[in-house]
Amino acid sequence: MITNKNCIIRLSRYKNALYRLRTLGFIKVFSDNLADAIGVMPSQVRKDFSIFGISGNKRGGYQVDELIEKLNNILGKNEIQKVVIVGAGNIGTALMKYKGFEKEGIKLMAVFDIDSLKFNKTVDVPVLPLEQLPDFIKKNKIRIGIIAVPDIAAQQILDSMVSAGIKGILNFAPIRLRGPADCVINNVNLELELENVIYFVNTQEKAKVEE
Amino acid sequence: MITNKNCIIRLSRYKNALYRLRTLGFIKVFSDNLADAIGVMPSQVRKDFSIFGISGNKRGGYQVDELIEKLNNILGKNEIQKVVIVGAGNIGTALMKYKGFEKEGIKLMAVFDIDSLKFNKTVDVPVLPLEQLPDFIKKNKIRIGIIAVPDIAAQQILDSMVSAGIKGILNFAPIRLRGPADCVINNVNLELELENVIYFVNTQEKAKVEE
DNA sequence: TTGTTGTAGTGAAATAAATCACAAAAAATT
DNA sequence: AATTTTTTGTGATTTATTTCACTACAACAA
Repeated sequence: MITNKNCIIRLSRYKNALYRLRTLGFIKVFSDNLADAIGVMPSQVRKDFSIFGISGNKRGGYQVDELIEKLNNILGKNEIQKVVIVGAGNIGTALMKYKGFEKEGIKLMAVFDIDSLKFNKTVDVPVLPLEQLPDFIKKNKIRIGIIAVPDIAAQQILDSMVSAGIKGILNFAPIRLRGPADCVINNVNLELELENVIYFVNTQEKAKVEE
Repeated sequence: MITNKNCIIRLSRYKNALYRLRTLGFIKVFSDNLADAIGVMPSQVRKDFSIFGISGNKRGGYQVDELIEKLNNILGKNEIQKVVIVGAGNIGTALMKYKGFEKEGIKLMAVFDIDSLKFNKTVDVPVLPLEQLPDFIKKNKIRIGIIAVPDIAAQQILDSMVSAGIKGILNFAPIRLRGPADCVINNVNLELELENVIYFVNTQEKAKVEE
């Protein structure tokens, strides 16, 4: 199935919106409810669904529960996903403490670092020495990893993760990482996101002055 | 100037790559060096530059220093950008401690929270009570804000920021926020990014089985 | 000086993504 | 039972973005 990355991101957004709509008491939704909730056109919603063979009822919209289940299925949320984090710095630690993952069926198995001061086996998510990373990945059959180390270290970490069996990486290091074709790499670059906001704010101000 | 958001993101990436190339001793670069560094086609690099009137030398490429300066200019990095964070939870705190912003000319002025246990005026970046937010924004003429509060609180925070003069927001709450047309809102949704990695890893595994 | 080579710059072409617009079906109304 | 209303599903169209492919030019070599 040929699919556009943005389309998958929208599916996640629909799913999140649906959870909220459900708590508000919605039993069924129409494409324009979802469109409004995530900020797209209703036809976009229907097209996204049609790509994945999700169908609703003419004039009846979509059943919320059913739709959530279908989306979760597509998004691979029918089973718990085990994840490791490398780097127990600011970002790594924040992610470790972050409660948002668990309720999404994402289980943080461990955090790894080189700094022995950060090791801690007594907490919920243990912080372990980096050299144990490959074995841990293999032993626990983990496929998803988060990189939250400085940019200079990132490529090396990726390489060792990949050779231990990791197939997907969420990378917070502000550098392009290279991996084999069958390894998915998503990047989150915080400075870049802020820089982007700054650019558009400046552009808008300039446009206003020139008006 | 009509511009595509991805194009601006690429400009930031070029800039980051250039800093690295400079430390490696590069004095000039060619479009294919930059293309390779950020993972796009060389023609994309040249087109991006042409949109912003950046020109190099035929056969000579681009002067690194000059190019960095031009990009910084476009990206609004010629002056320090003042930023506030709302929410001193996991993400807010990580961002507060994060050293990456400062070296990019982004100055965190303060963090705001409702929880009085978190208040702290003695540290580098003070944590202040939420009710001081509007005055602080006005007094310091701040235009950029970061929202790192739970989703239920996010829209209300946005509204108060906007009415105090904020023009651009980086939002970490996993919900669509609505603001006036002249307010830029960028979203970073960590669960969603991970979910996306998971989807593509699953899809690839399935494809392999079917092969 | 006269090729020769390599790279920028850019209009044209190709590709990808979003939106439109309308038929079909289900529900509601008369 | 017929008509109207509402909403889905999707082919066609439009719009946006990327890539191609070629010209122009600067640097270098013979």
